[in-house]
Amino acid sequence: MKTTIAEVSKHVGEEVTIGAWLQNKRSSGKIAFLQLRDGTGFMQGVAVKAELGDEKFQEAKALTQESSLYVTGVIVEDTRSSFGYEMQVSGFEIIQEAKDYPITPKEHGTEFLMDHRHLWLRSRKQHAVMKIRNEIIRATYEFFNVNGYVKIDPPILTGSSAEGSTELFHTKYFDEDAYLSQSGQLYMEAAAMAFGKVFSFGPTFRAEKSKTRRHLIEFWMIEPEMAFMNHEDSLEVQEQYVSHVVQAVLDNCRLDLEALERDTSVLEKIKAPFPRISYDDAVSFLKEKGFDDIEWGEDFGAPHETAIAESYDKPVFITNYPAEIKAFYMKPDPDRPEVVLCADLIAPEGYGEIIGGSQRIDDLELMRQRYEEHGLTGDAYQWYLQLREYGSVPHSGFGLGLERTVAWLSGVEHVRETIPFPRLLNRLYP
RNA sequence: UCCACCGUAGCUCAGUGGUAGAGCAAUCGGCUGUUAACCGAUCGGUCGUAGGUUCGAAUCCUACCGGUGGAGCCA
Repeated sequence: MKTTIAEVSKHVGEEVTIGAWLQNKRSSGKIAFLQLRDGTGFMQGVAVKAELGDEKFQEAKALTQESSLYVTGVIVEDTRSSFGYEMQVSGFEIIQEAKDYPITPKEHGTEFLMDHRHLWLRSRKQHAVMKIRNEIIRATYEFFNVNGYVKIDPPILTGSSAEGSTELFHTKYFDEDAYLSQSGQLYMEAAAMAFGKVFSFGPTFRAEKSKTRRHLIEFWMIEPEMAFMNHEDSLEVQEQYVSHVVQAVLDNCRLDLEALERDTSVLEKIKAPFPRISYDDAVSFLKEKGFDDIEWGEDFGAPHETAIAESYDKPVFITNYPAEIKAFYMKPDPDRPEVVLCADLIAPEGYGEIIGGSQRIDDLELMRQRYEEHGLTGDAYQWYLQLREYGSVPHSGFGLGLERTVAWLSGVEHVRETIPFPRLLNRLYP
């Protein structure tokens, strides 16, 4: 019967057929080890000359890397691999013979691997990272569905920008100008006024010439928005959400974390509540640490964030930044209007900011004023201002960067490995 | 955009003024428990491009192109 590698534990002692690719092989005069992968998993097949016969054994020894096969054999338990099972091959049929597969078993450089991303995705570690990405997405839907959120899809083509700061991708929309979305937030605020608690999951685009391990031109964000929730309520949602996702990955991606040699003991500690440090205290902390390149009122750079995060073994919220350096829609602290009710969540181990969130301004006049201070005039924002006109309520929301979260949980160095086909400063291919 | 470093065989790299090298891959052979298997042999080159210095340049100089890491900006 036909099955998959993910299902073989249900077929111990039975003869099954699996459609697979040959990832690698090792052979001697009378035995050959076939490293098989079928998309659902990775397993070894053992081909013995005495059982296959001379002719078929010679054919097995001549199999090339990434040839596609139907392999038949009996599944046996095998304690020598972490997978726990292997197949005693009784026969196989070649579907297609692959010649000169470019990604050989030895090491390769970044440029070569990125040029062959469509093939690189087949390798064990890349497969593991994508499975972890998938689990984070699954656990995200689970968390928000269980907690009564409605999934809402904001548009990708927009006539205006959410924050007015970052560089947008420009395109034509018939006779008008349009931009690719850099955030769905403003639309999610509208959705929260209609559905209470909502979340979005979709791609965002930023035409910035960023060239670091934490930046992609096209990346995916999860953006929840909650009516009747203040900043503190939002922080609790954030820490519970992140804890839920981490636990789901630990529970459901054991083999993938193992393949990536991820130290899971540091992930086991990620449980709510998370520590909080105010912007004020963070500036003092950095000065004590010897940073002389930061003054109150300036934004933190990557080295500052890392220095702060290093003091904790959980993600840390940096709260209440100066209003000057944050987006126009963030609500000022009533007791201290020079700072806003916001927080960035900084992941441990130098993975940087994974969440940015805030309570939003709900007062029409203040919003209008902020709006003009930022020079954001025009019709495009009229609908956004109108949300404050008809039953405005306190509300908060945040955005989590999926790829940075995948990088953190997987333990990979660079976000380009956390998305199937990364769009980078100099890369639109494959 | 700025700073630093790198472009040599299909891949990863060594060679720093005097005959172009290794490992892996590929091809052939050997090996019954391999884990990037191992052992022997064979095959493999416009040294990123253009100009310059020199008796002689992969090697030194200039420009350009491409890449890697970092900064700023951000998730």
